[in-house]
Amino acid sequence: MKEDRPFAPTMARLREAGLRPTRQRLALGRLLFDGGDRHVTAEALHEEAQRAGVSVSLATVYNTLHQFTAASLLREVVVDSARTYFDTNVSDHHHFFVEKSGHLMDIDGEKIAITGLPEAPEGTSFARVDVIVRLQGEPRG
Amino acid sequence: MKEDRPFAPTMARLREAGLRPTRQRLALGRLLFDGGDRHVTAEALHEEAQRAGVSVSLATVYNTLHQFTAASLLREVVVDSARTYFDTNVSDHHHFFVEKSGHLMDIDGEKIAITGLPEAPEGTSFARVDVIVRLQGEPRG
DNA sequence: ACTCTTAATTAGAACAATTCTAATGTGTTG
DNA sequence: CAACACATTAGAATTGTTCTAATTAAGAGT
Ligand SMILES: [Mn+2]
Ligand SMILES: [Mn+2]
Ligand SMILES: [Zn+2]
Ligand SMILES: [Zn+2]
Repeated sequence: MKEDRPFAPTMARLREAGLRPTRQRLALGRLLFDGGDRHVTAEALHEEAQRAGVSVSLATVYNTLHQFTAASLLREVVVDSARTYFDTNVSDHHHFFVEKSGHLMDIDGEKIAITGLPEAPEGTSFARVDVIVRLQGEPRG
Repeated sequence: MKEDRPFAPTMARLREAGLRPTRQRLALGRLLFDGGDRHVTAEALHEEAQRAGVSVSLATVYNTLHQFTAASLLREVVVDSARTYFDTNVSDHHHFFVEKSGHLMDIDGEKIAITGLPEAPEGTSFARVDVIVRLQGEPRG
């Protein structure tokens, strides 16, 4: 009955990314990556960690989210000029954004096609194309 | 040689929107709407007003931008979680965003077609679809 | 295990964008 | 030209985020 079993995958992820598997990074990594895809804010993840009994400072939550993003374990989603969302789904995809509640939902990147995009202006190239479908009302269920 | 001539269109716009044509709103309206479409931040518009010799507080710039937005004279563009952009082009369109410089460029809404969008989840409806093409590098010219 | 080095964590201060408050000023209407 | 409602303002407050500088912990070498 090894209790450290659930740490192993996160441990591996961190090692692969060249990040030391510290207590804080392991705990945050488990919260982020165990279970399905998630969209979190720093503040929300910090509260979640506290509730889970993990003592980690808000500064470390920010540091960790940015390091994970730099390591492509996360990506940022910009939908609201008031807060930054981090997304555990790093595959090519887009988003529904429920403006009222602040909830994000994935839209598979392969399901959507965008035609008629102008070429990138001279001297530039596409870094990414983001589609944000803003929703009014609240999803049932 | 009427010097108040350039104020007239903004004056009309404000009246139509049910906003009192105050000195500040007229001045900001002229800066925003005389000349082509623009994408501005509150801070940038405030500085521009100062440079133009218009004395207006930053609080009023924020108030005015929000009132203009509520009146559909402007719309907000969310591309950067650090600052809010206001857009004088309220027609249906999308954006190039030059990440390095923070510049926005319009993409005509009719040029782009998006296919394969899932239906809005039950209880919700589309408020808007935003396409943001993030550019790396800097446009020449 | 102990030590050394370097990286990570932290509390709290600092910061930047934005909003709020409450006092003053101005546009409009009668 | 009141009187009232609305607008503007300075400055304080708030929020999300980053920075600083001190402490702690991880990994490597012994
Ligand atoms: Mn917002
Ligand atoms: Mn902020
Ligand atoms: Zn996502
Ligand atoms: Zn635009």
